[in-house]
Amino acid sequence: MKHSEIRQTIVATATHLFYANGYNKTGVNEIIDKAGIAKATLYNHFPSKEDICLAYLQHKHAVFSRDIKAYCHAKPKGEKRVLAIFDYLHDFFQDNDFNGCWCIKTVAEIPKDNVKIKNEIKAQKFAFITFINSLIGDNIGKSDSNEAESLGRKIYLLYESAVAESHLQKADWPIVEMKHLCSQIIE
Amino acid sequence: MKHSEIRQTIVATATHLFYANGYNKTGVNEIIDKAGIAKATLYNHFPSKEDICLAYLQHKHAVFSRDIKAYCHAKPKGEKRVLAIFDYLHDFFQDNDFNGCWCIKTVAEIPKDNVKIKNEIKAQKFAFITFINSLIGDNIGKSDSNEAESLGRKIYLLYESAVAESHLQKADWPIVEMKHLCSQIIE
DNA sequence: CATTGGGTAGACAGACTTGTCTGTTTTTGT
DNA sequence: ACAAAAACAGACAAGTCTGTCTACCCAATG
Repeated sequence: MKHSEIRQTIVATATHLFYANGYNKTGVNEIIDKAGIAKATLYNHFPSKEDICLAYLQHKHAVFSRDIKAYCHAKPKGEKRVLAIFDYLHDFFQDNDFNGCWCIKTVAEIPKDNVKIKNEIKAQKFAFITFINSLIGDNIGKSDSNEAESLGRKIYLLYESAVAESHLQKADWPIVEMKHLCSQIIE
Repeated sequence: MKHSEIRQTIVATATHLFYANGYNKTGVNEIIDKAGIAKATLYNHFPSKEDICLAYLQHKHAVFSRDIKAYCHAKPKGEKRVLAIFDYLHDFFQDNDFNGCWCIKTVAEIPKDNVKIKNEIKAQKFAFITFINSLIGDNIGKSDSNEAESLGRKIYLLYESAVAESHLQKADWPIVEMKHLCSQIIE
């Protein structure tokens, strides 16, 4: 296997295991077994397990970012394009892989003083809020920029709630309710 | 120390440690050290660490339930009494002990097949939704019961989002935004 | 007064963890 | 084709964890 392919394999394997079973419950031995590589190879690509965690978070975010943007862009311009984030979530929820928000999950597992991981997560959330703000700017007429920013924060919070609670409750009503509420506040 | 006092000490110590540092990061050795008891004593009161976790969740819920009910009841009847749940959260947020939702944190740490813990958490969330529904019933005139139930679910979701995100962002704007949105939907 | 239940301290088993290191083999670039 | 880089398997170190067990002690109770 090529050098770059191995890195990709490690990240893909670790991503699947971390997201499905948790960071602490997944040992490096399990990662190398499932990835079919030697332990020295893993530590040749990543200095520590923590760095694999970082790569996992970045990978998750990259895929999510790309997919939700494409999904929204395929919808008709206007309110529908904003509400599409909940439709995307609904599809994601029906995936067998759905396991809630990887950021929340990871924060719950790492020590409180791990700034490296926490900064990555903060950056991801900030990027998502920025994306929502761009959706609002492009699709909803809001003259007041303060009001638009507040709306962006609200929609972000509705979305996060829908993710966490649909996972916790193992039901889609949180997504349905939050999409409905979102449609009310953007009209 | 009396038998019941020891149990109380164990639960109080474990509650503090689990909530502050996480379930997996807290070992039974740390619990017995901080509680000032012997290991055999701990295992004389609880068959396993998992059972301590259960007692921790129940203790957290009991205190939260009692306090938020008292807090809301002290407010004037009407919309204010419903919105008070966000004021309560704002006070809780300013506590040094605030560390987000213990249910979400715990779910992220236990194995997926642990139904004992998951059932406790489901029961807690159901009890909280029931409490919100009673707040709505007593303080907001809603003739349509379907509409009232949907409102209850929405307010629950807003609250959960405010808890999780104020913790993640280490800021109170999620609480402010969600209270504001709540006031909009109950008018 | 003796028995006994339940406290103490802490050794121990056994199974995990991350990360290092040795030595061999395969792949890669020039 | 040859040299160097990087893959492989897996032993090993040093530490973590939960849960059990022994041995001792004290206080309450029949």
